[in-house]
Amino acid sequence: MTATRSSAAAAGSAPKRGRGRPPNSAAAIERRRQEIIEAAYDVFAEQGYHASGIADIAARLDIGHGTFYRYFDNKRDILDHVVDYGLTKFFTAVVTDGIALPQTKEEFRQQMTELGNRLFTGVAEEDPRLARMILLEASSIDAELLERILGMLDTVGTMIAPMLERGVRKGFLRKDLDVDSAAKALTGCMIAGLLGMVRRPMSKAARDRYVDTVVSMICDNVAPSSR
Amino acid sequence: MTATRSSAAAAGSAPKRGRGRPPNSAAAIERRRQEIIEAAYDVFAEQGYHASGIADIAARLDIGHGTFYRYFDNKRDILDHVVDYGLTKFFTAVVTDGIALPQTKEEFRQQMTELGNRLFTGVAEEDPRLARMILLEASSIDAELLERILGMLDTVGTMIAPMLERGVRKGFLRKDLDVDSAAKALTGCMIAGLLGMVRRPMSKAARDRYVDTVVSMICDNVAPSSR
Amino acid sequence: MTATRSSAAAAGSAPKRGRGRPPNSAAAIERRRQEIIEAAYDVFAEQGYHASGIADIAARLDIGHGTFYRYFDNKRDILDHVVDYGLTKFFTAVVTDGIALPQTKEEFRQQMTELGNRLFTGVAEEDPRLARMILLEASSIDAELLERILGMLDTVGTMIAPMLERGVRKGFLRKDLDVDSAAKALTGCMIAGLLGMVRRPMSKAARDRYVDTVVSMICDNVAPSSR
Amino acid sequence: MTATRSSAAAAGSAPKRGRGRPPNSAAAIERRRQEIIEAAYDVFAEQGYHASGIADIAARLDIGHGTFYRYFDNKRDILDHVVDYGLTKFFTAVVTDGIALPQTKEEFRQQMTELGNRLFTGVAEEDPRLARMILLEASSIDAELLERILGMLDTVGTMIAPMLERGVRKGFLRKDLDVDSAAKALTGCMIAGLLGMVRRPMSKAARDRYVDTVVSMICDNVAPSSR
DNA sequence: GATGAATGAGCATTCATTCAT
DNA sequence: CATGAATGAATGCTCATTCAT
Repeated sequence: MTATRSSAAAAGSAPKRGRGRPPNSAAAIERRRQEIIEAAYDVFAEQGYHASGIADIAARLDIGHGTFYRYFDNKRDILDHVVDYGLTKFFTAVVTDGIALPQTKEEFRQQMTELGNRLFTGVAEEDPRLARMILLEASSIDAELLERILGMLDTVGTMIAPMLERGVRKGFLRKDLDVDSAAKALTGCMIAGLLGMVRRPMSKAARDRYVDTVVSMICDNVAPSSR
Repeated sequence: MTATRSSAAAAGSAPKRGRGRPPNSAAAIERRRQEIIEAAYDVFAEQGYHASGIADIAARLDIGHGTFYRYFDNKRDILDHVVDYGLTKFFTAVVTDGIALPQTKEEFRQQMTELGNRLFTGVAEEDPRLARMILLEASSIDAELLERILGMLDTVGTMIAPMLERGVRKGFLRKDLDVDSAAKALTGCMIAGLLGMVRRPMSKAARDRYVDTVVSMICDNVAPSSR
Repeated sequence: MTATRSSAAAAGSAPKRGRGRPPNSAAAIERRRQEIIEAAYDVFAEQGYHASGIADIAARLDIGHGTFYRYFDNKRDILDHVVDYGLTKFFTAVVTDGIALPQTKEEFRQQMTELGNRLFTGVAEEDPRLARMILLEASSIDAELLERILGMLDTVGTMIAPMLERGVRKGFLRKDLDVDSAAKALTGCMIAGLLGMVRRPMSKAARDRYVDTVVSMICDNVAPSSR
Repeated sequence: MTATRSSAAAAGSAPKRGRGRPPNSAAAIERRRQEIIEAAYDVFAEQGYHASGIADIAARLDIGHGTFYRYFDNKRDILDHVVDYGLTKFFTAVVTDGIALPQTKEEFRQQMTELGNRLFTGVAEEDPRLARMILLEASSIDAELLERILGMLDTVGTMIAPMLERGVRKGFLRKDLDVDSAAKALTGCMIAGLLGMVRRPMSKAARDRYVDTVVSMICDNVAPSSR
């Protein structure tokens, strides 16, 4: 889902180099690109996109600011890549490859808890600026990026829904749960948790309590969905 | 909680220049200020803060843009007021004056539902741009405003918590509910709902389903919070 | 023929000013515009378009360079106006309102001579940079301006042709003169004369000799147009 | 007259490194230089000097743009060579080695006609961009190049004058013709013809008509030069 | 009070040129 | 020799803010 709107990249498909020596290996170029993305991420996270100049990014890497333009088309361009980078970080923290399908209610609960812990611990420990960068900064640049972030949030819901769906089918959750609403609510709980960490770090204990509470709100919800 | 960080005005004491030429009564001045705030709100909501110029705001009111500066110190200044204005809109939609304290579990549930309905319907019908303006736009201007928005979210939690607290005391909610975590989770559910409306309007039915689901997650949560 | 691709101008057609006092009179604005055009003309004539910065133009008038942009959209924009200005200068020098139609061969010759004198004397005395500005500088900016200048040269031919035409009809010129070719040739003679003055001023005597020679080439050309 | 303001090269003495590795023979170097000049000519003719980048020239030859600087000092430098190249093209089209001195008025006329035909046909068929490149583009770069182009035009006049001079002496042209003025006028006729071809190609018929008209203006001009 | 003309700090971007490989 | 990555001077343009009228 992190569409890679690359631009400066795409490399020359046809090497077609008659004379001379191969230029800086494609790998080196990619490395440099990555460095710039990370520097931009840092700068944007610290000062915000609008308050940051290309010069700031270049200065952080101690390169000429003209060099920036060898790797990215313009200021807006790199933001897409920074967002990619952030989203990758985010999803890497959460997604596990082999998620065993839970067979018991208890396993289901543990899996939800595990997911929550992974999420908050991952973001908290690796990069507390992430939430701010993605949720707040990126979403206010232009319509396209706003759409992208909101779409990503929906995607999160879309990933949660099937899990809940299965929970319902397996009888772990009440039969008449509105899965989509619940998925959206869980997404909201995630957002609230992440935003909380933007202000000040959240202790492990607090994180655990929060995750438990949220998990319980889903797993121990016994009533039919409404009157 | 909508601290009025006014600046140019502050109104303070009434000038009260006895007779003579009507001194552009303080009321008139306040009215003009309000007009500008609303125009700014519209402009910012449509194009975003950074993409908007003072000239855009002035043009919308058909006043000279120099006039703007007679009412507000600078661009950043009015943003505070716009946020005030937005927050007031927001809280006005939700808060009721006389909330009868619920005496039964059912009343409690109805009150929660009522609150949710009021919130989503109010925002959806009166101003769908509100969520974007407050949650996304304002939070990315500078540290101060970020702090303010996040603080506001905490405040929402702080307002929810006592209600839950009472629910616990009264036995409407399970005894060992972590009230603060639950309040934060509810705040997140609110955010998710509002953000959803930024992308596209939400039908009344969908809103009802969402509110019911969230209310149920709180009210029908029976398990002790965890191991 | 000096199409006025105005831009910043066009003024506000609808005054529609409720409050306040009338802004700087439209006349004052036009005067300032004109000042800028003349300053730009000077600067471009001295350093060439590409070597000139907006700052140079502004500095010459001792105004902030931001002011420039209140009157013209961008650097390219003003060039159109500078060219207009130059062309107006040019045609003003040459065109007379009441040109009595020559009735005798002698009158015809005198009229041609008069025209030539007016042209060269006018340009030589009023602004020797004119030829360079229009003929050389403007024509090398972009395709549009090139087209415009070449079109203008054709227009000159188009203005000369009817005069020759009449000369033929009246019997002042030989019957089988190719009027269009002759008009183009005369345009060329004009260009050569003007370009000559770019390098160094041309004495009155030299100008007279040149005009006489060219006029003679047309008026005393007796042969049938070809083999 | 095409002063070779070469710079990077100058070739000078043949390196003549006896045996050993073929030292990229001076000839090969010269060939490469020529390739670059021609590529630059094409690029400049298509986009204009200022709109062209060194990279464009290099790309056209599929060489690295750093290579450019091994053959020419800088962008301005190659322009001189491009102009040389263009002027050579131009004079090659016109100048014939053995111009038999005309012995009769008729021969004189034919020679003039021949010259005109050669000029216009040559330029029209070989390179219609030539006129634009030399006359318009090159003349607007800087004072030096302007001087050079204008000097070249004077040179053309200087080459024509002796022919006319002889025509006068031989009695082919009227005794009191102002040879210098006539030469300048002819130069102008040439310019007008060439500029005309910049806008749109000129048919063979039109060219013939034009040449005939101009030749006639010179050869059939019977009047004493002035009152 | 209202106005908008004037201002210039600030910044993104381009591209000729250099030089290590 | 060839190369292209790196560089930064140079510049067009925007827009918040001031202030004379």
